[in-house]
Amino acid sequence: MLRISKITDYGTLVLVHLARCDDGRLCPASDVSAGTHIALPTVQKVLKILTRGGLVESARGAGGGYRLVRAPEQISAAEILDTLEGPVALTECSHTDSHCKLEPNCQVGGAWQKISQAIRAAMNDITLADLRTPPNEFPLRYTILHASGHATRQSK
Amino acid sequence: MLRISKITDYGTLVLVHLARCDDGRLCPASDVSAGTHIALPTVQKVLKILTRGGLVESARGAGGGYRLVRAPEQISAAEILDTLEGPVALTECSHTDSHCKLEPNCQVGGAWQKISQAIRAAMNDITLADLRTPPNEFPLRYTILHASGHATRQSK
DNA sequence: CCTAAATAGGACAATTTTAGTCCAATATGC
DNA sequence: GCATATTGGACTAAAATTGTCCTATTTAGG
Repeated sequence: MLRISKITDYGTLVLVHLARCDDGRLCPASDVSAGTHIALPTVQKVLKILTRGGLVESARGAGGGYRLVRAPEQISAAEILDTLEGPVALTECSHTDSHCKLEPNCQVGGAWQKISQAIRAAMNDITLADLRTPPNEFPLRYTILHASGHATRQSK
Repeated sequence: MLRISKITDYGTLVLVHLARCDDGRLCPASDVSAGTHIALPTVQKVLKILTRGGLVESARGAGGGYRLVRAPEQISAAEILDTLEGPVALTECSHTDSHCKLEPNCQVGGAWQKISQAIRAAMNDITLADLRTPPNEFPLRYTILHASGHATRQSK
């Protein structure tokens, strides 16, 4: 549930790479591709999005490349997701009032908001610096967003 | 970002309806459809999923219908999402090791886990009883999962 | 036993979203 | 001028989502 798109997944890898090889130097997309093993066209796409989103800055032409605009400690997971996934609403009725017009008694919307805020609060506390934490610190292998008590069946 | 599917959205409306008209009585799908203004075939689909997921119980035949298996206070948002969205991983490398095999230095996986746990913790604290809370309690109109500081541009 | 009321299970097509690549334009350094 | 890079957007193929429908099964009641 609540899965993120591949672009977002790639984006974090790219950001982590920039955070590592960043001494204030510019890092061309080809470098990022080599470092992350993500295909170059995809890296280019991701970097464009990150640049437009204001998380990295770019320099064109020979010797150009990309660089983080801020220290990794000052880039939150919330920002990263906002930039890469876009400001998509959690529920449908947030931007179209479609069936909620038919159901004025819909008392659910407010609660989704509650959930949203809780999620956002959690993501504001995590920074890009945390994202490059060695995996050893997190023993579990799967990132499945699933309660421990339920039967965990892989999709597909 | 992190949007939920329509099925999940419908599902919560259906569950809230069941929570309301539930005196231990069985509620046929047609009733739920009428009460929520969601098309009957869709309601049927949702109820089937909820039944298989163990959140509601059903009785077939004339006089049959659906009923919550537990009190609304004892059904968490996490369970609801698990049932309706399915146990989908937050990141791709959680169930296929595709590009993570190419990148043993991928130090991101652990952090997604951290985020996942934070999100899950937030959703464990919210129950179906909270979901039917009157909207007045939550003044904001939009459920956009988006930080306050950024430019909020509607998708599409 | 027969009929009407219901759920169970799954098939299905249409729509939408996502993924990944590629191309033409622009900018920069040497 | 030329090689190096980013910029912006177009584009197609694949995948997921949506919503509906059909058939089988079950149950209550006369």
